[in-house]
Amino acid sequence: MVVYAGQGDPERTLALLWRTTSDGPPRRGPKPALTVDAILEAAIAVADESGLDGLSMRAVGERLGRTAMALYTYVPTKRELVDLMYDHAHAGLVPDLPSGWRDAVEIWALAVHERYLRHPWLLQVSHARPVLGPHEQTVLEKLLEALPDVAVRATVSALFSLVRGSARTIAESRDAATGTGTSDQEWWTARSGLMSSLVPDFAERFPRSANLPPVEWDKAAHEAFTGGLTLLLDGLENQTRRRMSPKAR
Amino acid sequence: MVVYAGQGDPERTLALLWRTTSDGPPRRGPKPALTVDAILEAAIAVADESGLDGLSMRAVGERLGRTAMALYTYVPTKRELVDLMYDHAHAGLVPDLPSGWRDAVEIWALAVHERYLRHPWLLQVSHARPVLGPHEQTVLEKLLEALPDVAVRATVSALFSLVRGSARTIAESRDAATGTGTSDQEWWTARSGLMSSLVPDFAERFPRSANLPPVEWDKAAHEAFTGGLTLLLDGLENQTRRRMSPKAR
DNA sequence: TTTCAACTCCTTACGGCATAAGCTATTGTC
DNA sequence: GACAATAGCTTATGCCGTAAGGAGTTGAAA
Repeated sequence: MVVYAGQGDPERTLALLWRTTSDGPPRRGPKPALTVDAILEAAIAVADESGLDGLSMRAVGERLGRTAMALYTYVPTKRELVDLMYDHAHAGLVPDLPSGWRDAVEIWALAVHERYLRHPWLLQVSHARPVLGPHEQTVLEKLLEALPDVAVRATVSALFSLVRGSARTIAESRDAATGTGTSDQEWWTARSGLMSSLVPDFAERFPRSANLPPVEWDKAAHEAFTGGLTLLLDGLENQTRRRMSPKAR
Repeated sequence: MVVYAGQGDPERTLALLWRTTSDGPPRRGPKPALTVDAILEAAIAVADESGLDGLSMRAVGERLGRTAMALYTYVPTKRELVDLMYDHAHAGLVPDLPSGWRDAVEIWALAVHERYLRHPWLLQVSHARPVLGPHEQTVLEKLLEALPDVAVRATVSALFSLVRGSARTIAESRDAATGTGTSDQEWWTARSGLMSSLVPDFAERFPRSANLPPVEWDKAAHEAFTGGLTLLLDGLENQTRRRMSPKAR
C-alpha cells in the first residue's frame, strides 16, 4: 500500500522526468492526441479526489476520454506514472527565501507542509529512494542553500520527518472524516460510549489516557509541528553558535 | 494504499479487540477449528514476510490450510483483521521504565522504534483515528506515566512523528533493497551514471545536492532519529525547568 | 502513386483481489 | 430422531494492472 519510487527501467523513467526527448526527424504514425503532461494532470486530479487507492489506469483514461490501455503509449507502467506525478506535484513549491537561515528554513518547512496537504497522496510515495526528478531536486537544493553548514544530513532528515509526520496526521484525519461521513467529534463520542460499556474498568486501567480530553487532531498536529520545528531550530542555533565561538566549548 | 483504522462496525471490532466474548451456553454446530489469535498470528507472519500488499485473505487462509472464506467466520472484513493485527503487534512492547523521565522517554521511544522495524507494515496503518485496542492503549499510557506535565499533547505527537518517520525511512530502504535486489549503493551508482549522461548540467543546477555524497540511509535515519530525540528532550527539559522556577522567566 | 514501417489506440483476455450468496456437513438441544 | 445453529466450502461478481494482438493513421521510400 505504499508505492516505491524508481523501480522501473531507470533510463526511460529518468528521461521522462527530465524530459530529455531529443526531437529528431518528425515521427510517423498518427499524431498523439495526448501528452505526458495532460496525463499527469488528469492523474493528479484523480489522486487528489480519490487518493492513491482510487488512482487506476482506467480512471485516468476515462477522465481523458480514453481507455486505460491508451496511456501505456506514453507511460511504461503505473509505477512510473506515480513517479512522474510525484515530481510534477513538487513544481514551484518553494517561494523565495529570506536571507536569515532560521526564517528561511521555517518558510521552507511550511511551504512543503502545505503542498503535502494539498496532495496527500504524496505522503504515500516512499521517500527511501528519491525519485530524482527536477522539481523534487529543486526543493532539496533550496533547503541546502538555506541551511547552515552544521549537521546537514541529520537536520534534513529530521525536518522531513516532522513535516511529513504532521501532514500525514492531518491528512488522514481529514480523509477519515470525509470518507466515513463522521467528524472526529462524532467518532470519538460514539467510541467512548461503546468503550465505557464494553470495558467498564477502562478509567482504572488507563487513568492518564482517560484524563486526556478529546482533541481536534488537526489543531494538535499543527501545534506539534510548529513546536517541534521550534525545538529543532533552537538546537541548530545552539550548534552554530558553538561553531562560531569555539572557546565557548 | 493506506489502511484506515476503525471504520467497520465499531461494536464488533471493539469486542474483538478487547475480547469481551461473554461465554454463555456451549454453542451448537461444528467446533471451530481456528481461533482469532491463530488467524492474527498467521496474518502477521504473512505481513512480516510480504508486507501489507502481500496480505490477502487467500494468503492467510492458505497458511492455515483453509480457504479465504473460512476466515470470514472469525473476522468481519479484512479491515478489521488489520485493526486486530495492529493492536496485537503492540503487545508487550514497552519494558519497565526507569524513574527519571528523560531516560524513560528515551527508552520508550527506542522500544517503539524497534517494534516498528520488526513489523514495518504497522507504519501503513493510519494513526489518525486510533484503533483503541488494549495493547496500543498500554503503550500510550506508559508514555503518559513517564512524561512531565508540560506540553503533553505536542510532545506525544512530535515523538510519534520522529519515531514513525525514522522507522519508515529505514524500513522502506531495507524493503527497496530486498524487493529490487539492488543495494542502496548499487542503485545510487547506477542512477548517478545515468544522470550525468542525461542531465549533464546537473552539478551546475544543483551544486549543493551534487556535493552531498551518497549515504547509507539506514545509518543516516538512525542518526536523525537520535539527534531529533535529543533536541526534543532538551527543549522539554528547558520548559520543565522554567516551570519549576518561575522567577527565571 | 504505391508500399511499407512506425505509430496510436482499441478490444480482448488473464490472473489476482475482497467478498456476497448459497451449499454441505457437523454439532448441540429438544 | 428432528431441528436449529454453525463452520467451512464452492461459485460468482466486479474491480485491478497489463500482456497480446488487431485496426486505422501517417510519413518516407520506391
